[in-house]
Amino acid sequence: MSEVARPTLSDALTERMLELIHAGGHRPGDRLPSTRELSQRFAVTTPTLREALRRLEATGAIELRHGSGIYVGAAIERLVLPNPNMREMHGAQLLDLLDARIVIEPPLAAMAAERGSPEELAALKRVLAAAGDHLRGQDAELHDANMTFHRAAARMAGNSVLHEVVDSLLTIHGPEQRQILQIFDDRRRDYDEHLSILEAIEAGDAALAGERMRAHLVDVKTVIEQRLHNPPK
Amino acid sequence: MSEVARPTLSDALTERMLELIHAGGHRPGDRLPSTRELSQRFAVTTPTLREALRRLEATGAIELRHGSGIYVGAAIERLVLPNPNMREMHGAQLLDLLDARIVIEPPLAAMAAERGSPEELAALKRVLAAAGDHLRGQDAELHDANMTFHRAAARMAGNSVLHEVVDSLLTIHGPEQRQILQIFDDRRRDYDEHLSILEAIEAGDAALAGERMRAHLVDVKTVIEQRLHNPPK
DNA sequence: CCGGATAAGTGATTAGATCACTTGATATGT
DNA sequence: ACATATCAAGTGATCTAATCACTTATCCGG
Repeated sequence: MSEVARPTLSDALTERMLELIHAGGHRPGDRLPSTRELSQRFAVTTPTLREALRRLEATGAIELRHGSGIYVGAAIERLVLPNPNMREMHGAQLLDLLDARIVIEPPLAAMAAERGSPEELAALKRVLAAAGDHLRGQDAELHDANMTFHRAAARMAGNSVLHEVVDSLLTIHGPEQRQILQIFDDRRRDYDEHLSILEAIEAGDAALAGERMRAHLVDVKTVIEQRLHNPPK
Repeated sequence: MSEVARPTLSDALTERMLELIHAGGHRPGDRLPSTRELSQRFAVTTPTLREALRRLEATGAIELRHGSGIYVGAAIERLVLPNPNMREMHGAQLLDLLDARIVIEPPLAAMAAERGSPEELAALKRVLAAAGDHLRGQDAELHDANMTFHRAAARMAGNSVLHEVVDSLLTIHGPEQRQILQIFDDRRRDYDEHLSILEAIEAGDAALAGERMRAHLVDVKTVIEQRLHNPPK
C-alpha cells in the first residue's frame, strides 16, 4: 500500500547525469557532451534524456544553450539531492535537522505570539487537542499530530517563506524517517511542552514563546542524541 | 551579446502551466488534466509537454504519479507567474524572504565564527575579494558575488540542512527577481558590511558576527522597503 | 584587416505508437 | 454479506526517427 514509488528511468538518468558531472570533475561553465552523445551513452532516447536535462536545468545544475551546448550550472556544487524523494537521512543529518529547527522555529514562535490572529490561535488549539486525543492511540497518529502542531505554529508567524521552510523540514521526516523518529517520542512530555508553548503564544509573550519552543526542541534533540549512542533494544 | 535568450516553446509552456494552475484556483493535492489532454490543449506534442512538466516537478510545483495522474505540489504557492500584479506580489514575497534570512542567517554567522575551519575562512575571503574586484564592474556580476558571500558564510556554519535552506532561499529568486533585487544593491555599503562580518567571524566572536549579519540584512531590507514605496525613476 | 556569407554542430520539436502502472469496478469465493 | 481476486479503463513513461532552429567558427571577398 504505502510502497515507495519505484524510481523511473528518468529518475535514474538524473542521478547518472549528476554522477557524470561530479566524477568528471566538472566545474561550473564547463561544457558537457551533446544530447546525441549523452542519449547514446546512457542508452535512452532523446525525449527521455531531455526530461532529465530539464529537471537538472530547473534546479540550476546545468544550463541548456540552444545551438551551443549543455553547460554545468553554478548550482552544481550544492546539489546532492536531485529529487526530494530520493534522499536518505542518517544520524548526523538527523541532528543537523534538529539544529536547523532549533535555529528557525523559536523565532517563529515568538512572531506567532506577536502577530498571530485569533483564528490561527484557535486552529493551533484544535491541533493540540487532536494530539491529546491520540495520547493513548497509535504511535504514528500521535507523531503526525505533533508534527502538525509545529506546522501550525510556523504558519501562525505569518511569513510565507519561513512557513514553507519549516514545512519542508518537517516533510523530510518522510515515511521511513517517521518510523525511526517516533521511537523517540516521549508522548506525555511532548504534549506538555506543546501546551506550554501554546500558552505563551496565547499570552502574547514573544520572548517566553520563543524560549519554550527552543527548550522543547533541545529536549527532543537530547533524547535523540542519547539514543543514537545507546540504541534501545 | 548579452541578449537574453529568446524564450523557447518549453519555457512558454512552463509559464502557461503555472497560469492554468493558478487561474484554475487549484490547491496542493488537486489533480490536473492528463498529459494527453494537456498536450492537446496547448497544441504541443507529448515529449515537449513532458519537458515542461519535469521542470515544474523539479521545483515542486507539481507531482507526477505513474498510472494515477498529475497533482499540484505543495510548493505551488511560492511560485510566481508574470502578471499585472507581479510587482506587488514580488514586493511582499521579497520582504518575507528578507525576514526569513534575518531569522536564519545571523545564527549561522555566529556558528561560523565558532566552528569554521581555516580553509572555509580562506574561501570566504576569496569570495569577498572577488566581490571587491567587481565593485566597479557589471551589476549582475557584483550581485552574484555578493550572494556567493552569503552562501559561503552559511556553508561555514557546518550544518548541512541549514546550508541547503539558505542556498534555496537565495536560489528562489528567478531571473526576474534577480533583476529587481540588484537594483537595490548599494555597492559600497554591501561590501563594507560583508567585510565587517568577515572580520567578526575571523576573530571568532560569535555574538558580534551574528549581530553584524543581522544588522546587514536589516539594512538591505530597509532600503528595499523604502524603494518599494517610493519607486525610483 | 574587417565584415558578411556559410557550413558544421547542437539543442528544440514533431508524430504516433507501445509499454508499465494505478485505480476502481466487477466477479468470485467463503 | 464480506473479503479477496481479477480485470479493464485511464494514465504516465518510453521509444522511434526525422526535421526545424539556433550558434559558432571558418572562410572568402572587400
